[in-house]
Amino acid sequence: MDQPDRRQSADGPAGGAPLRRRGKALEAAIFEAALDQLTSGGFARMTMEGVAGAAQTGKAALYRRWASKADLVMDALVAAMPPPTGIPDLGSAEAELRHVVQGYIVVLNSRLGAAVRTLMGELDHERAEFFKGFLHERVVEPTAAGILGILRRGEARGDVRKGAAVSTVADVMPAMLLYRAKFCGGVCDEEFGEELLGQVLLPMVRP
Amino acid sequence: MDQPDRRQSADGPAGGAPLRRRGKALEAAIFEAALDQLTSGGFARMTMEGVAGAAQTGKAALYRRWASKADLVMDALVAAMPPPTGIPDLGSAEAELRHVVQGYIVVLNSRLGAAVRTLMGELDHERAEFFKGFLHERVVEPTAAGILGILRRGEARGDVRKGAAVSTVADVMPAMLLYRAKFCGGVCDEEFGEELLGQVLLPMVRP
DNA sequence: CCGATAGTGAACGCAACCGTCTTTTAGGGT
DNA sequence: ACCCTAAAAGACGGTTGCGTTCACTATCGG
Repeated sequence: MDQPDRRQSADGPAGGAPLRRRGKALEAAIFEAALDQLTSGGFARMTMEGVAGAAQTGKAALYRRWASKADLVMDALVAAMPPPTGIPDLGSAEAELRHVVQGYIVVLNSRLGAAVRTLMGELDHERAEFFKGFLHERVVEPTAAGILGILRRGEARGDVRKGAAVSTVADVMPAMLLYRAKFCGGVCDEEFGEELLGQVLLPMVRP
Repeated sequence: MDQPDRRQSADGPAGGAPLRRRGKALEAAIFEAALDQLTSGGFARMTMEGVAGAAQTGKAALYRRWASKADLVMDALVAAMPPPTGIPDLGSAEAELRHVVQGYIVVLNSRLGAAVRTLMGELDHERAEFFKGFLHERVVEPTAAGILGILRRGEARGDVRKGAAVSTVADVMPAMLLYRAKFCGGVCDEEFGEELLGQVLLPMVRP
């Protein structure tokens, strides 16, 4: 149904070519533009005009697909999210926690992560209701579930203290990373991940 | 114009009270109204008209005092904040941490706490720059410093593990409370404080 | 080759709300 | 008592950006 031969190829971003995409190709460009705008300026500064302009299309194409700005943002995030991946048994809680922490940090520093962070930090009362369930279900919940799995496995294995496999403990990692990202200049590199692991997570769960 | 009976023309529950305040009294009423609006509807829904109306005054009185909505909010928060109180030596790190956690929870559930939480969760890119320094200096920094003091004292006393007196560890408590308040329905009661203490903070710092 | 479908681009209406300004009135200093 | 300043109340203009609509045109299926 779609020809790989696209006229937009490479001879100039704004070369004046007609560039009329349809269906999935256009939708992908719109998502791209929406994530860019969301990442760089936040939800408030992202405008439908801006997205349409950056995607080289018009607002009508947007409103034919989504009823509102919020709907567009949600779909753009969903489309960019990889399916949650299970954590394999790596033999020790330390290795598994390290795996999750470093993976989380990578995601947090990706463009998707920046968009999600921006969005989370910018929800007024009405948007909050709209996005909170989504964020909880797609971001918070899977993370906590994964860590809880690690803790249970470690409890059975013996390298996690008995009784530590509870949601309060599982929440520490995401809470720390988001707190850091939000209030301390956003420096969430691998080094911080190691410190978090060594100073907080491992001491907290050791038997 | 010859009839002096224009005291209060509308639904005023004030009922013939001294409707025309000045100076400090008026300012206090404005702060009150601003905090109310901020708490109930968030920063976006708080409007200058709304604050003026709730304070039974006009916008002119607001703009004579503050250059913008953001300035008003900041002053209202500063005026409502109690001076930071030092943590006394209670003999054990557990007692001192419990003291801080429960104190933090009380503040978080007060009207001031609700206003601060709302504000933190709703900062678009331009406001963020404006408020971030303020929040860090007045909220995040003092809290971390207080906990760091507890950790150092405990380290010297021997009931806190060596090397735990670092900011990453000190940040765990506020990070957890804010994460909870923001993403998990806002249930931050004393019971949760005890669980946080027993499952996270004490295991993390025990020698 | 042709008609249906969908994208383009721009104009418009509309609502919210900021910040200014004006008019009338009350308090309080002197 | 008098006058000056500040307050109350609201009208006003300006900006922003959402969401709609319209005329036109490229692309695709048949």
